Amino acid sequence: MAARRVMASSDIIPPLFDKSRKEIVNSSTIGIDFLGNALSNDLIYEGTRLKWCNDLDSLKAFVAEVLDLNGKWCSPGGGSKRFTSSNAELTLTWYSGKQNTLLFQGKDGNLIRDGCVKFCQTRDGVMKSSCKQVQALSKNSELQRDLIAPNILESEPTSISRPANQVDVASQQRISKPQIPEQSNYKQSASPFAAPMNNNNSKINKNTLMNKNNRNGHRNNGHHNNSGLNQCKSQNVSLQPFISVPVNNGDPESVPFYDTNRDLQNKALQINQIANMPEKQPISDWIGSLPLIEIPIQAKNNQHINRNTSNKLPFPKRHRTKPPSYRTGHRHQSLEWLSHLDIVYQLCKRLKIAHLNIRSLKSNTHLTQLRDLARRENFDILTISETWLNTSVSSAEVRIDGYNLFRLDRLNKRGGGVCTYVRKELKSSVLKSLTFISEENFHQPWINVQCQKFKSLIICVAYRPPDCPLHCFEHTLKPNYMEALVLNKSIVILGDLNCDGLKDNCVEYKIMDRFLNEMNLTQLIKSPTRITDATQSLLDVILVSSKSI
DNA sequence: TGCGCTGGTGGTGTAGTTTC
DNA sequence: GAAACTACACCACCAGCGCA
Repeated sequence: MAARRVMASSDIIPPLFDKSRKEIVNSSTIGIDFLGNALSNDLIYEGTRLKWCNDLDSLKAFVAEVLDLNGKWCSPGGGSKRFTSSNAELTLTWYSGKQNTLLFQGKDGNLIRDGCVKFCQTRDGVMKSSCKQVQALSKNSELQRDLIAPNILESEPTSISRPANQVDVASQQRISKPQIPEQSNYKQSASPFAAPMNNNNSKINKNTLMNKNNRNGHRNNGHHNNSGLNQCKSQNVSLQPFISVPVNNGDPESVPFYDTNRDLQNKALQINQIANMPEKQPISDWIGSLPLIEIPIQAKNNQHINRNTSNKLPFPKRHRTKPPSYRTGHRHQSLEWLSHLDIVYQLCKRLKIAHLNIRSLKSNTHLTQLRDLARRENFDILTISETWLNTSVSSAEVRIDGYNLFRLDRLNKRGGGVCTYVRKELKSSVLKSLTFISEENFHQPWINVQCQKFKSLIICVAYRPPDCPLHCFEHTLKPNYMEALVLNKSIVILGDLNCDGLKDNCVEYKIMDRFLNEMNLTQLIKSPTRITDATQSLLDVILVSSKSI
């Protein structure tokens, strides 16, 4: 693995948000700075349209290198490619084909578009001017032998490693310098947007080579074809610049509690923290390391469901020709299908609480049905395990109107994750000192729920992955439970412990049972939570500290 | 522990629809 | 009519789960 350079603040702070850079964007000198980058020669301003006249790889390189934007590329279809920036309010759409139209949208998109237009106009003006002057100069026989005029003046925008107007510095110095005095700026910085580059533009070479390799290699699909993202990774640019905070898994107190309402106030601090991360620290320790996010839910209409992606079908449309078999024995069924099996709930004397192993909240179908379920059953608290959420999914996307959401995402690998929906009328807060994911991936967010009418209680959503060692009961859950007991409140632990409560002779059951007895916890669920033709199991549990609950 | 199965994810291209 | 946009089918990869 290549050594990673020390993170610098320039990696984190989006250039477009920087005031000084905005001024540069607005200045007319932008084009001159761009001239240093041969990639930008593919950018054309024709009529009222910006166009990109090369392939997608070069456009990606342009966006990453010249515009210095981080983000995600997707292919919405119709030959179009869309880039959504993560460090600017920008969406870029490229319609490849006859027109090669390049569409900038968003606040920063308009700004960048203006800059690109100015660049094109400036570049074309300079090139015209250069043409005339060199034509005149070329009449001078003394100079003719030193010139490689065609390379300069009709510069095919194909030279990646060498700027179009610096084809041969030694031989062209006499000509290019007087005509383009700003050219010297390029030697210091290729672009006002771009990360610092060395003099021979090696960064561009590296990316170009990588892109070529992509083209020549076998077809990249899915996770391997996001070259924009890969480029970011390869260049050690933070993918989640605003939400990355170092995490100390060993110390629960150090788990950051994150309130997105205070994002802006905390950004500078976080940026400094990231910038100071030691070079050798594993990337997983700091990229997107925000295990806990609290979002005050704002009631808005659900805009994440496609207009044609209604919930009429019991399974995602994409599979309608090959629907997921509602075969028995598998846990991937829709919520409707499993609503009578997978949902374990206890109608307490005061609060209606439910737990659900959802196996992906990313699925629109699951999410829609979960919302329907919450609305229909009117739960006060709804706990979810196996959300499979990560930092790519915002809390707003998985909100349920009327509920506050507390989520604890697994970050070091896919899957896992738990979250809790608490009715807004209930005052709820996270017990930060108890909430964390252990090294063995045992999840346990602890939430205090209070209500004037109801007796307050503590909710814990426990999720033990199948590969999580059984000693986590003793080493991970027990200490936190003991600490929660000190608060002298009723405690409810809901979740998927992956211990079959029906197999009282297996070791998992014995260990869990011993833990329950020792902690004086009562398991309320007695009937199987998953039933197939061949098997029955009781994996989802509700444990209470007091039988009076 | 390894294998097979499965759904999620995100890529591609095609075709249809809407907008200007 | 072209551009812009959307929906869809198909494909490959990945990770989790069940099972032998």
